[in-house]
Amino acid sequence: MYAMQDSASILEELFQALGDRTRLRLLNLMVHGEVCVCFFVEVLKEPQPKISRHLAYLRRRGLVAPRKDAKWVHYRITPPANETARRIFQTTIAALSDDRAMQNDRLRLQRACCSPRVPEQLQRAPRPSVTGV
Amino acid sequence: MYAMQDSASILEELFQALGDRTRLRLLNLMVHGEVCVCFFVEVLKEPQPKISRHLAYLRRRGLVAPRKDAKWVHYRITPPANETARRIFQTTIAALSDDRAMQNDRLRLQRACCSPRVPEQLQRAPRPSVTGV
DNA sequence: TCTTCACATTCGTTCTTGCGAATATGGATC
DNA sequence: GATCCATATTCGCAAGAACGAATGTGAAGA
Repeated sequence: MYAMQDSASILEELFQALGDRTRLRLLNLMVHGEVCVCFFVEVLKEPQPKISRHLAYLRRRGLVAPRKDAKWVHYRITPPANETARRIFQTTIAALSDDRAMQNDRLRLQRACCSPRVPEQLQRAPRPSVTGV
Repeated sequence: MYAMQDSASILEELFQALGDRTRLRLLNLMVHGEVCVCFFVEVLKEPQPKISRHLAYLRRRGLVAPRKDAKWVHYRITPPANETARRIFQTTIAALSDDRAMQNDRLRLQRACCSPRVPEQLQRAPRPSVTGV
């Protein structure tokens, strides 16, 4: 992590981070701005520790950043500093728009926030922002 | 491998393939055209089965293709069919040009083929071609 | 046909990754 | 301060990836 300078290592690390479906799904949900952890859990229908671990993975590699808000934590995308890595990262995020399953995830996020029938345990959860990226 | 349609899975698989230094080094050596396996072994100074296994990995994912030539096998890059995957793949290959260690690898490949003092066990090995990519 | 050479594959082990289950942390509320 | 809630972390395990060593394969040459 510290002695990482050469672009090959930067790319290798990026690819390892992106080579996991759960992490791609998480990034996909943040494409329009920051999202509260509780929505990830709700939308992806995965156990909370699993979500949290994958977010920690992305966070350690600098691809996302948290913002604490009382009891909640919002995550947002923070593209890599390296130019090539950033290009690849952005291309990837953009490409997920075309994927059916990813569209479905984003739709469910929208419903979880904005539908008239928000799931009970999310009634008081903070909504995703639409600023950013 | 067979039931792989959606672009997210295609990308996930690509990232897994590229998230390994040895495989990046192999691809880097093929940037100017096909290369004989014996040169990979000589240039990367890695055990032959290791080289062969990583080539098999790339081959199974369709990123390289072999051409048999008597006792020798030449590998060349075969970019992904999916448009986004191909863009990312090409961007990656191109970016390796800037990396010191990768430049060094390519230089050693050049020397192994073309220097007046070719290593003894490569005296009769077929030279890399410069066609392709 | 026997050997040699280039490459591929198999085997058993080690290292890593991802997981569910349980537990810790820390802010908010009573 | 006791409790609740959202999130993070730890633990032990299971699946997978990468490895070295040994072996298999198939073409070329003696």
